[in-house]
Amino acid sequence: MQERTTEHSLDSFVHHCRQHHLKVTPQRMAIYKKLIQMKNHPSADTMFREIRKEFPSISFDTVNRTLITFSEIGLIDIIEGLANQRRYDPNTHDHHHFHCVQCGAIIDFYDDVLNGLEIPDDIQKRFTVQSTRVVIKGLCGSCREKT
Amino acid sequence: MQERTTEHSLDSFVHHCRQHHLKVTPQRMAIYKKLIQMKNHPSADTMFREIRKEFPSISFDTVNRTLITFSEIGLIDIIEGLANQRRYDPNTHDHHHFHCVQCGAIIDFYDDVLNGLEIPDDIQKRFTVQSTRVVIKGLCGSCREKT
DNA sequence: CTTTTTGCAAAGCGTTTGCATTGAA
DNA sequence: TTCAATGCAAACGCTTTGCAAAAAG
Repeated sequence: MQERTTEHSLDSFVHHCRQHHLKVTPQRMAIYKKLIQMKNHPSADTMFREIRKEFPSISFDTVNRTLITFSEIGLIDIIEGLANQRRYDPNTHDHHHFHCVQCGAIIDFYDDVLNGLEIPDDIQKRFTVQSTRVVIKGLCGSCREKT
Repeated sequence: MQERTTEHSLDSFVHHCRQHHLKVTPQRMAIYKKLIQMKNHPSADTMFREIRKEFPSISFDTVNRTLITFSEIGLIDIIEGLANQRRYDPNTHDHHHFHCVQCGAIIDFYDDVLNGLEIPDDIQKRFTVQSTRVVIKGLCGSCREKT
């Protein structure tokens, strides 16, 4: 499942770029190629260190901006993390989150079915589970109106 | 449900502090009191601005460290956000995340049942949904062994 | 040729640290 | 009276910005 994707992905990568009027530069190729090999949700800095091994002249800045660009055209995802900027939640009841990708709002919602979600056995064995939450991403009411 | 909690929570807050050998200072009281009123997952900076209105001599630093302390004793939660430090995900297949609260690792997992989760009607109406993900928090294998 | 993109350097923003002072227990 | 908590200031890490040079289409 992983093997067959690399070459194919490079094709579709070029396609994707063209569709969004992005120029296909060696830097972008290198970044994308490395990215799809990474199995651990790298930060910009991690990517930079990796890519520099094969592309010593590349700048951190290009890596960083390219990743942002890629996520803007939906080629990759920015994933939820626990790091900076931290946000705190005093709500200790079981609840779930809606994230607005536009304005960054995080909105609580409640749902009994989602509260009772079954965690895969696999996960229970490998890890010590402390909490489970459903995170939905999209546009909140006011951001939807603005488009 | 919200009304009846405030007074009660202040009691249990003091309790919670004593249990963890934390001194009950005016600053901590003010921070906790404000925090449970906030409905929007504030950042440290947001909290600082709010609390300063009623407690002008408080420092940002105290607010920031107090929030960290509160989350360490489980009084509040640090929630997943999309901000700094950003991490990127080239995996565009349907998948879910396990977050290690100790080392910050984010581990993919796959589960067909979770993929097919039903989103509450309420949410579908209020927002434009782009993606749904289950986020499980806990300790990963290697962090569990270290304790 | 035109328009992006790159690389660099500086600035910005949020968090963390060390230390002397203050205050809760 | 003791030890934790506070406030301050400096340091740190990651991200963002502006601009001139380079390169893709």
